[in-house]
Amino acid sequence: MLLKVPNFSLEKTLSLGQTFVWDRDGNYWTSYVDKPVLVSQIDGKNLEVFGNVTSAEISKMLGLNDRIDDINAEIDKDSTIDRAINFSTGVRIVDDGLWPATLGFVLSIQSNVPLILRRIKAMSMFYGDKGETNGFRLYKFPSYERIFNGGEEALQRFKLGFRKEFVFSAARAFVERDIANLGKKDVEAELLKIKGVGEKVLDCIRLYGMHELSSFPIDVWIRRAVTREYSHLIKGKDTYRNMRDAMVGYFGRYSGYAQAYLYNYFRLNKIK
DNA sequence: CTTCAGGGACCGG
DNA sequence: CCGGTCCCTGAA
Repeated sequence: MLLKVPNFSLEKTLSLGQTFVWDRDGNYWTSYVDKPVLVSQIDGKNLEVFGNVTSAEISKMLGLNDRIDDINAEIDKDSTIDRAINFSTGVRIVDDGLWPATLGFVLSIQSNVPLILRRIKAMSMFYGDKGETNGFRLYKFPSYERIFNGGEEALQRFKLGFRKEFVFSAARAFVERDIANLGKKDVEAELLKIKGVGEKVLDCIRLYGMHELSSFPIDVWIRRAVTREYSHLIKGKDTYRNMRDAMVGYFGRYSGYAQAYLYNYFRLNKIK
């Protein structure tokens, strides 16, 4: 399948550090959550999609349905975000799905991106089914059923440290409370009951696992960006909630894109 | 070798 | 609300 997607960069989108379900393999990117998928953008324009996946499914995964020009116009409120927007041309907010985002961001606590991806890969190879598409061998994203049924002690081998009980708590919650099939409001309340899911991780799950584009999670890079450029907007102390509410109030319903652009811009340029 | 930060959260006070 | 603590890894 060939998809025409103007103003889109597969490379920028998937190497941003926002996704935990895509893995690079040469000029290709692979993913196996429900089914094996393989994509590439060799000519820098058209998107080649392999595997038993519909265009609707791949578009959802990669955020291709977002009206990016309208979004960029709406959040382009000052020179800082304007630079970040232009620097990040082609980026989309992915939708990894509820469980992958939950596992990924619980594993992200006090960790860097390569380390998180390595942990997930190790877990995929241990728990996941093998898949294949166009000659590429894939391991399925570790399911909460497998993790829960394997028991907490089995997680020891991954050296997750204090995150071990967080991961098991998350898997248990998805199994026992069927979080994947709840309504939106109930989902957030249930997610917060998981050990290892606080406000920041929840905001990440909302943005990258539920495609709630108004979400504005604040990690260390975003905190530095906000402190440098937007401190005048914050009322009161620099608490997580004060900063986030100020930024969402400022950027509005597409704050998540502003967050992704600022993260990309400050992190890649190492602006501290 | 030691020190410290990395897409924070939890617990006790 | 606040400060200390938690596990592991890799860079400095």
